[in-house]
Amino acid sequence: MIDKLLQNLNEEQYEAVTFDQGPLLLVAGVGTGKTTVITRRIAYLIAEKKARPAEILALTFTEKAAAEMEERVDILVPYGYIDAQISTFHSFCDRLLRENALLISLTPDFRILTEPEQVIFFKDHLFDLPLKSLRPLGNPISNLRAILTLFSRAKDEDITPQEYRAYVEQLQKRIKTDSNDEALAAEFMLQDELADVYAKYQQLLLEKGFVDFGDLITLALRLLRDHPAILARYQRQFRYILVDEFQDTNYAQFELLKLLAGHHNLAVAGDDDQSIYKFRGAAISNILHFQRQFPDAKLIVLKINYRSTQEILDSSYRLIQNNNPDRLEVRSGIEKRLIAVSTDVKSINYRSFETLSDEADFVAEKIATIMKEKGCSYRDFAVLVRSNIQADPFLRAMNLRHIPWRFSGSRGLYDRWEIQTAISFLRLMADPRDNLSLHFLAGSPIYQLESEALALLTSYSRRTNKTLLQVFRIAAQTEGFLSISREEREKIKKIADDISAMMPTSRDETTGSLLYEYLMVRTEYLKSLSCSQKRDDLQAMQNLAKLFALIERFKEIAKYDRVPWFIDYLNALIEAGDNPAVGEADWDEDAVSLLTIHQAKGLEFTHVFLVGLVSGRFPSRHRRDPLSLPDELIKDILPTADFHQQEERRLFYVAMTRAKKSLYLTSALDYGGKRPRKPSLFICEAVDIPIATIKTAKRSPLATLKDHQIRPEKPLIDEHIISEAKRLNLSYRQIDDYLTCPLKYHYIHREKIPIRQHHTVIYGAAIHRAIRWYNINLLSQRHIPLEDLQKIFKQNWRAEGFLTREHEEMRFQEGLCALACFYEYQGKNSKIPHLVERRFSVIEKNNRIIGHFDRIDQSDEGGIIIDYKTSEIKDSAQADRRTKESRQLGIYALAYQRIFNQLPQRIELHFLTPQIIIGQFVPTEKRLEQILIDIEYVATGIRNGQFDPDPEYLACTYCAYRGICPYPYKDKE
DNA sequence: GTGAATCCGATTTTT
DNA sequence: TCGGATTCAC
Repeated sequence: MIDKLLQNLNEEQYEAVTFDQGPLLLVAGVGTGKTTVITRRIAYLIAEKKARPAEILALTFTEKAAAEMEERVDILVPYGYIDAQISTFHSFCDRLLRENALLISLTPDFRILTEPEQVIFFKDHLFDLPLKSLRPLGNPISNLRAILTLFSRAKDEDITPQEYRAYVEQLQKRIKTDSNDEALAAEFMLQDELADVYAKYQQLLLEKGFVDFGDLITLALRLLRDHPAILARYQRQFRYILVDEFQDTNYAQFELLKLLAGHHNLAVAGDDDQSIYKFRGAAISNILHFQRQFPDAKLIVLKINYRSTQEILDSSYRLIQNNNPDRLEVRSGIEKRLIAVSTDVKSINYRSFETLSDEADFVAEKIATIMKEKGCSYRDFAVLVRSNIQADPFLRAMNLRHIPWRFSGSRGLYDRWEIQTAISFLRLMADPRDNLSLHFLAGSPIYQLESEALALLTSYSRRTNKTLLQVFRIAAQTEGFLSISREEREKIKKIADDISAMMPTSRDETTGSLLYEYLMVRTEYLKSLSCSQKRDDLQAMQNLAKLFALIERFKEIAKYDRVPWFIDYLNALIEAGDNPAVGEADWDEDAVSLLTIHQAKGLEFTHVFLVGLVSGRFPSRHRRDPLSLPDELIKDILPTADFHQQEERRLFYVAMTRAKKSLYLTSALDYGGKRPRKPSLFICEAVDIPIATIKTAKRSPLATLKDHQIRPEKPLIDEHIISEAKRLNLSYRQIDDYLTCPLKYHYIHREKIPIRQHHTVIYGAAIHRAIRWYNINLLSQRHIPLEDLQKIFKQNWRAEGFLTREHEEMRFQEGLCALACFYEYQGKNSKIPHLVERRFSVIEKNNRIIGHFDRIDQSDEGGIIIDYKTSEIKDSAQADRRTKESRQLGIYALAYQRIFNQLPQRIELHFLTPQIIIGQFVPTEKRLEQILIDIEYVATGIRNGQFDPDPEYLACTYCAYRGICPYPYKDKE
């Protein structure tokens, strides 16, 4: 049996498998059979009776890798079972903690919070945490994710709240010696706040019996450090420890390994050139400095590659050497140039294209050709992208040629229409007044109510102040109601009946059974999906299955599983930014894989296409975390050179080495942006092409054309429509909403679907009223006391939409304070306004632009248009910028120009935050021209009934109609 | 050659 | 919204 274990091993592999005692660093390049070595080593240790299975601990990162390793060991070791511990770091620590929870005053039934649950937890305790500047009352949750990411990174680095606090005290000392350093002072304020919040957050977690993923590691560390007897016990138990993908370990994980492996029987396997998880804490220094930690470590290098051609190996090697000297080869003085077993030649091609669609066409075309010539299967192909968003054009090109593909990258489960349909139904069950959801449900594929009938009902509901559901019920019973056709009325009746029939069930049944009853029995929707052969329908089925799984998870933690509470839970998840991946149609089907490089790690394909290789995309632009750990706290040894570029280069290395036989590198000049793109630096590094021969781009004809195109093609105005809709009234709001997204405009201004008021709107309105009243009095030179001003504010206050009672109270106080600041400022600058709260209306090419000025002051050089804002602002530079870019003030300036026949002297935004920060801008003719173009674009679009979705960047994320928008969530590329 | 204005384009993911 | 890269103005 031992012979079998040692069969077909090369010299180095043999050495690693049979290596006896002490620390071992197995440097295993790509495709050198690393996992084979680890699994055979485990089997060998058992077979040779060097260790009992229970004495072996093997650690990996993902459940998938652990399961695979376990399976391979199972096959090698002919016992019915083995009790070697093969698991992920986290599940190992989980077990450690549950066995010894009480020792570190942790409840043994602690629950692990997933990321969205962490966000929910943080939000629930938002006002219990000592947050100050990081919790602006206008948007208290704005920094939440950044803070949690920071804490998670802190745990990667094994930084306790106490250590964080100690660091802040260091900072404070430094301030005392150098009291003029403003940046340092600001840094101290921020870090001081973070240290407090960190400590309190950990305390709250502990109190409630929660831990997060990072805690699993750090708490396990604490357990072992504080309890030598426990540590000794585990050291005795795990006589052999093996770690896979060692380059992905973080600082804390290595600390854990060092403790456990007190006896030095620690074998780690990895490849520094494949370290691509820096952003989640991986410390490449662990592998680079392993020998520093274990000077007597045996070093074995696997160099024989069983995957790729020599050309691919040589090219990727050329590339990766640009990371020197931050590489193991240099640091440890070893040689790890890979040697191919394959004798194939000519395997790398680089192609550059004019446009992205040419590039995508080429890839699809090439796949088709190779398929024909070589007779392989689709699953032999992979298209690798740097980021998920780049996948789209390639998927479309493959669709055109009927090439099957699978792409697992897509998030956005909640934005799928089948999920929205199901959720709309549940929301309606939880609240029959939820017009938005009924509106969506009626238009969904289940009922397919025509949009005209739906619009009529919606408008009737608004006019009569009845809920949409009430109106549906009336319409169902009244023949000829609103002249709706008989056919549509049947649909309406069906909807009303279904809802009425499901209501009692929703009281008595759990969320899962209610939804099942509705989708399966009542509407037979699930049935129709499962009978369908269409790919989309099958996927819809999978997605719904995912929703049911989510409902299951809720059932586990909820005290009482009924729809309204599930809706609360779901809302919290969505608000926390949770949006799981959509389901896969079928994993077994023969299809081309489209993957991000991160997802492709560890996989191999005969033919690989590495696409989108232009600077800015790959290497991607470096972006810092919004809150990052202070360098002084980072225990990982920071490298010397441009770290981001090194990491991207390793990523490129990983990508190249996925290919067995052929590798295509492609790029294009035109990716839809205005400027042509330069080919990636990595292409030159990998392939021996002199830079000069790569076309460094004159502008492509398309790009040049696009420069002259200010907006997407202007639709021609239909004569008939223009005569009918003679004059268009446009307010600033309408213009802004249309530009944000035409469909949003449609929802707000045409369908007038009401939405719940946001707390910032309530706050802003109350402040505005108070200030308006003040200004009106000022205009007639009446001075009023501050108390009266604040009284107006109070009268206009409504307790709606605030996160908690506490939030509302703090915000209310902030409002009073803001008004006091305003009052004081006015006292000092006792200018009498020229006019206050004046409505205007100007005609511009058959469009009537309407609005009102908050206030205009008169100076010697002209008018000053003033508008008041309550949004957050950093400093006056940002305020100036906002003023300059303000579409609203631009429109006001235009109106001013038309009314007074001259430009205003300047425009001002007064931000009450609550101190007063004033942004100023002097409007120019050029700015007015831009505004006119915008107005014209909006007017034309509205006249032509053009309401297809076209969201501005990030518009969907904040859109109140996101839950009902039938178009998949997508921000403008 | 340098500072200011303007213009683009917008990650990766596991436990 | 935000920051960097490019272009513009001098």
